[in-house]
Amino acid sequence: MAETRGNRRGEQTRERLLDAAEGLFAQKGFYGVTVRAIAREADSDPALVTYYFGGKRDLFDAVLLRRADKLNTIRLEWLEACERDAGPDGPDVEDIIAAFTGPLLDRSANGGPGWKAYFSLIGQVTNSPEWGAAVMGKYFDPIVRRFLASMRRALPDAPEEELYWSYHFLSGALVLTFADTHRVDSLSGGLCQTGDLHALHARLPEFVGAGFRRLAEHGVSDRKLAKPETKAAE
Amino acid sequence: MAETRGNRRGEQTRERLLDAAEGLFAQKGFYGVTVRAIAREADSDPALVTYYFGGKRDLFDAVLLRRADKLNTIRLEWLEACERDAGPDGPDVEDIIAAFTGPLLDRSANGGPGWKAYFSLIGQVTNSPEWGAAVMGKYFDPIVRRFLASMRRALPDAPEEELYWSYHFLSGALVLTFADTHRVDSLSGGLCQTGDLHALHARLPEFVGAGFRRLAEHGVSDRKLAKPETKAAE
DNA sequence: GTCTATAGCTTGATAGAC
DNA sequence: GTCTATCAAGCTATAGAC
Repeated sequence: MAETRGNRRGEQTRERLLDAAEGLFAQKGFYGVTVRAIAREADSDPALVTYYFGGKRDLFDAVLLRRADKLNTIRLEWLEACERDAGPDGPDVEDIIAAFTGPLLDRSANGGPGWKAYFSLIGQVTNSPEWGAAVMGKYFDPIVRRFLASMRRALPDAPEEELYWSYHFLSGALVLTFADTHRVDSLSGGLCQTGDLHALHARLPEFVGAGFRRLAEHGVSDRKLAKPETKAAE
Repeated sequence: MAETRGNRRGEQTRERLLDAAEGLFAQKGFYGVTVRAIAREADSDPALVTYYFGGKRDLFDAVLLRRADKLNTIRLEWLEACERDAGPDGPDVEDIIAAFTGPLLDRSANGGPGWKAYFSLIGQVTNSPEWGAAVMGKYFDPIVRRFLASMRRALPDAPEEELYWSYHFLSGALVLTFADTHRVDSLSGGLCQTGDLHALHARLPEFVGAGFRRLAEHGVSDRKLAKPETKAAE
């Protein structure tokens, strides 16, 4: 990442603004944070947001973009390593999932507060009707398609539809993990902790892998959406 | 819900404000919506937000609270019906999950735009560090504990820890579904659609049920969080 | 119950000195 | 590159007429 970008001091300021924005957006979302608050947190000035990025919205995009490339590079490496190291039958379902989610959990656990905040932000953006599809699609569609291709080889009899729905569930489980809301902490009385990424890395591929296999093999249930006995309140 | 609340006209205005707030908060979050916008959408007046609710934040709480009680009543009914209708061994894992998620998917699919927006809002609040644990815990902890108790009976050998983690994954998959971001639509080229709650009801209990069983029976994998070959970028 | 008017701030953005 | 000063617009909340 050694592209010469003009002045040294300016580059540092730019990065400080990105760091501050990342942390604050992760806490309160796009509208919950002011340019002034970001500048204050970065020991900088509101006018410099315009200078470096153009405006608040552009800063938001820059925050999302900054780590997306690195991330996709690493994820591709993991997926390729996973396939290279597998036997002639290819990697199994759980290994592919671990290769897809591992780099994220690893960075979130060991990458420092910036990465942690970044993933928390991703967790919120993913669940937002306003940004969700557009932002996530823009940055992460290629790696998701790569993941699904691997999965298609591991589960050759799975209907296409089931792979997409399974990915949907995987995605939800993953991003709630990132959001790091500590809900499971209080629910379990401290037995489980949202921030324990090692515990999650040991469980998420197994849990989700079992789901993928079930939908791929047994197909869909015939559960109907109707109340068991419709005499509810209202 | 026939409790006499003063004037008829006033009650209608109050409800219109709640409806408008529900829809707008679901789209852009708490900070992304102004009291003026809510009043305009409700064909009402900003001052009436203060009059009826006290302030913007109180209106937000009122929106979340309004449907929470009804919801918990119905969910409890489904869970009890599910246990009543089961054989002597009790209901199986998938039925319990369907009883837990069914009322939500049913309302989201058939309850009209208000319920749809409500669940979208829940999807965002759940993934927000600012509101997540506090709000969800306040309104939904009891029903979640009830659900976990049923699950404990269906999976008597499951370690406590695994039940909580499994619930965490279930919760993530469920709320991403509600958020209704249409991500899976574009990813699958239209083959799957976020809004197709029937498709989801037929799959989510199977997918998640397989995960619960896997963690309960086989326990945890020994996957370590470490890059397969650490020569990534940076 | 409703709405007008407005107080008192804060917002994102920018012009221009340094 | 940085920062001060400032703008117009928009914000929540409220007092008080109807």
